[in-house]
Amino acid sequence: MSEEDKEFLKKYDAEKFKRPSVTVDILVFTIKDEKLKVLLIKRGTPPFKDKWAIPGGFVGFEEDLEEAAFRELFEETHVKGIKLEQLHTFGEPGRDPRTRVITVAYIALISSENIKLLSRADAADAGWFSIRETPELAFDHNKILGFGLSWLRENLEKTNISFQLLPKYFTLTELQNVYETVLDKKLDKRNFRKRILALGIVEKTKMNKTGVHRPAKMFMFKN
Amino acid sequence: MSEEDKEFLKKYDAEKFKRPSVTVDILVFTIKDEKLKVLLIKRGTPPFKDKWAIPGGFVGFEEDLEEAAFRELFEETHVKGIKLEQLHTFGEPGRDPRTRVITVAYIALISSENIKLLSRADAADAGWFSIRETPELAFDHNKILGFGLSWLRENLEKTNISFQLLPKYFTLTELQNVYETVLDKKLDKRNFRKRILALGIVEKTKMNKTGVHRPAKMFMFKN
DNA sequence: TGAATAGTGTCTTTCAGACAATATGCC
DNA sequence: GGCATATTGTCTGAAAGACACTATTCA
Repeated sequence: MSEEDKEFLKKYDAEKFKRPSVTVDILVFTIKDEKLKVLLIKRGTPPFKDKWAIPGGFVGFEEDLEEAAFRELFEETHVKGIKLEQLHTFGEPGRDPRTRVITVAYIALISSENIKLLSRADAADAGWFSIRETPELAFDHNKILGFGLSWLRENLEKTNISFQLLPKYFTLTELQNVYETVLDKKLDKRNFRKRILALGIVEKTKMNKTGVHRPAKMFMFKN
Repeated sequence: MSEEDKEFLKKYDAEKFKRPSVTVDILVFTIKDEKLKVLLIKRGTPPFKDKWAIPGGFVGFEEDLEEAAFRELFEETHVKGIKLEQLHTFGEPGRDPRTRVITVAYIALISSENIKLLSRADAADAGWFSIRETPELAFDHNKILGFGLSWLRENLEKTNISFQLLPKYFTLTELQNVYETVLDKKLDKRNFRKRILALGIVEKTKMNKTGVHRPAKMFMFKN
């Protein structure tokens, strides 16, 4: 950095202009009862008090965007160490009645088994909603949800996110159920297995899934 | 909106928290001299004075993100009415030495024929750079440029953006040249035409491109 | 042995890619 | 007629999709 730059920065006043606020919102999807569900929280404070909303919150002044998303996600679900994907940034003036708020939306998929939902200060309640039965949401969150759903369906096969919906070891039938649930259509068992195995993204383990009937071989995601 | 919400909003103080600044940056690509080029401006003010950068600027408090991107694009190139795609939002603390700046990056493709480059107050100079010969850029703009290039190559065939690099009427050879330039590889003429026509995104016009030799049929983008 | 789920192979269709000869207009 | 560019079809290999039967375990 030049001397001139240093001199300039000393005098720089970041407060000179009126600035928007920045938030992150996180679309958290899971599969429960063979349905694709999204995590929503009931707002405990105005604006939109008592309306359901996508979890999220303000980005700290020194906090990275993704870091903020991880923090919010952890505060809501106590889930850590999963992959987040940045979806889109929504910044239409008027989308938040308080002030100008620009929100960076993220998407997360988590297996439902190890989630403990937590309430938090400004969320009187939280819950999973089937994506066909979501209520009217606060702000422009219906739009964000629709955006996220499209993204999810388009990118399910292109990325590795589907594995986040499953435990470490899983059967191919379980993986197929994830695909069928997210895509909301039936897939042919033989073609599905052929394709997944051809992709080379899973490897067979020595474990079996013991159940009432013929045990299934368990696979794990090849890292 | 509830009475309680209205009451709340009256008392809401948006200045309570220290907030990041928000900018838009626009990657403007064109094809000139059969090369893919990106528009860069030379910074006229600190920080990074005299360094090359992607055009962009602060988002107005009441200004939509895309609107801000259009405004900046117009100020730099006097180009209007084209399609912008939101690319990604970069918000790492420290990416701007002045203060915390979160930038929403957009991508635009324009045909080089009707561009008048304009200088502006904080850009001492502006110019087109072959993407193989870009200088070291200000801020994290090299990263943004790389991100945009990957996006462009991945999405050239999935979106309609390629048509923005061409005039309204064009020959299939011209379209193929765009593809070859962006993807940086040769394509087979017969396969290319077969694929484009199968997509059904162009329609034949009655015009011919008259040149020195056999005239080519002109096409237009099917809206 | 019956119920329930796991696991497997072939044929057909479709799409991408390699490949070269003819057509047209201008000089 | 020569030159430069436009235009067109076939073959091959790979991948996706339709389709049905056998295998294994447990009750």
